[in-house]
Amino acid sequence: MSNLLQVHNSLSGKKEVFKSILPKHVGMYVCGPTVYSNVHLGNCRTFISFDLIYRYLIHLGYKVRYVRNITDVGHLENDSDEGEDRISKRARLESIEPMEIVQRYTLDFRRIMRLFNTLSPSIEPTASGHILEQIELIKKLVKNDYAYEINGSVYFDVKKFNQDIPYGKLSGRNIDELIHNSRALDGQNDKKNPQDFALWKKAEPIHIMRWPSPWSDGFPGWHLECTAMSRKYLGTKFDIHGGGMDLKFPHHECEIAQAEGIEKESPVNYWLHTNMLTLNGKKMAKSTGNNILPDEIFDGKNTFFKKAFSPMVIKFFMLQAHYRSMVDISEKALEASEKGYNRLLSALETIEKITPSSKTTGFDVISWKEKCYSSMNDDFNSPLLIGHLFDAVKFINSVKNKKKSISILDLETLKKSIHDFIYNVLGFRISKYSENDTKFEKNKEILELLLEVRNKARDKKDFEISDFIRESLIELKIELNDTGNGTNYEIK
RNA sequence: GGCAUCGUGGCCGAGUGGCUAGGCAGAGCUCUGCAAAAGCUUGUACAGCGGUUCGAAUCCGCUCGAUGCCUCCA
Repeated sequence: MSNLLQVHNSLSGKKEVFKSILPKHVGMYVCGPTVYSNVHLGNCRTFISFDLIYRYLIHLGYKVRYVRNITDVGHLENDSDEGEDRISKRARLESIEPMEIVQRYTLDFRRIMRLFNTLSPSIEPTASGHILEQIELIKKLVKNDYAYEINGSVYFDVKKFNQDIPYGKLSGRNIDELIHNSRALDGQNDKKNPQDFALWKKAEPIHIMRWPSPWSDGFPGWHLECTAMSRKYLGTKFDIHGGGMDLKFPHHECEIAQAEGIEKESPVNYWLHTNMLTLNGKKMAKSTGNNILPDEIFDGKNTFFKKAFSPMVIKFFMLQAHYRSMVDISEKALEASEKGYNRLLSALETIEKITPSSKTTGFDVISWKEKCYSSMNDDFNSPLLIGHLFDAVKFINSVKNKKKSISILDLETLKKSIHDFIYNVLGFRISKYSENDTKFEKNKEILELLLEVRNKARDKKDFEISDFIRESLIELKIELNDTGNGTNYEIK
């Protein structure tokens, strides 16, 4: 059982054995960001989580087509007719082209994702590049009588749809409750029912972004883009659809309705939802000021934490929790992660220096490796995997201290596996510095010279000099460790 | 009000019907000129109250609390 990959499917609320539609191929769609401002750290968590999933699927040998969209149109500030497109609004306020806003924040988003060492998706389509496809979908929905036009706008008829196909499967809501609990105010829009959602909106004169359509000059509704782009690149039925928990309703529910309104069949086999990252126990939101940008953490210029934390430490912190658990970020927790992360990576350097010393190994490498895979196979349980990695760290250090030994064969297996998990699966960056950097090489030689001088002083018991060198190097963030066979240094 | 998720030792965070996480912090020891690193040893926690069971932190019910969604949100 543990050898099979299991994923938690939000549709069933259960863990299910993962079986791709095509053998060894996976189609995965993840809702990307709306690029009207900088991504905050909460956004990043979702994409880091799906990067883990993407990486692990690749590691298992799947050929994955990973589609993550860029929402550059259609995302309204609210659902009433006064609702304005977020990007249009920003462009209007700054008196620049909407596509300048889009470009600025798309580039910023990609920059941040690179800092977190996430892999680029296979396709990163934009909503504005798929207007025609969206119009075609609306035509089909109108034809199937699940959509209606009023005053140049087209809405999805949830009530009508629900008569044929149940609405609310994903979020566990039923339509009567939605009607009763809807907070929509009367007379605010043209919709037949408050739970109906826009497929096409007629552009008000204030709107800059607009496209011609059979109904009006306007723009598509937010939920439609994901249906259009996932169908185009992954087909009408694909394996995985992911996104943040907060998109479950209404966004993903609407996507299901749109697809089923055309195909009469569920579009996705596995729905995966990542949980929220909270700050001070609350969800990050720009409106309340309770949010933090990645850059503000990396440079330490923020009001929440006293010190800066590197992208890899933040990533390690996130991966120490399961993707479906809520995580609250705090300075104390980040400091613990920072130390743990450094210890993990130090072991990676240590393992390179280990020499196999005997034919037997004081550690069951094979069953350790199996445990690592079982963890990841159990719905991508990265915290459990990290726990196992620390077992290996302990063992590696014992070998270094000559308390335990390792055979040649086991050393090779251990090296290979630990590299696979840390670099390929968890996606931590290889090194803080580039080994083949000539400047670094020179500095290294000078540093080694300095260590030689210090050790000469130590031999003469001139601890004043040796301590001075050590203290000075600490200020340069280079830490020395004297061991039985020489002095090691670590660049912090 | 409705829907959903969750409540684990000083902090973070896995797990799950009987065996066990892991990280950080703390304590002791080994090593060491000192320090650091590393190693070893050390913690019996699962919101509360009932119930099911030979046995529950794990299943069921209730209570309390937290968070998310129900407008836009990763």
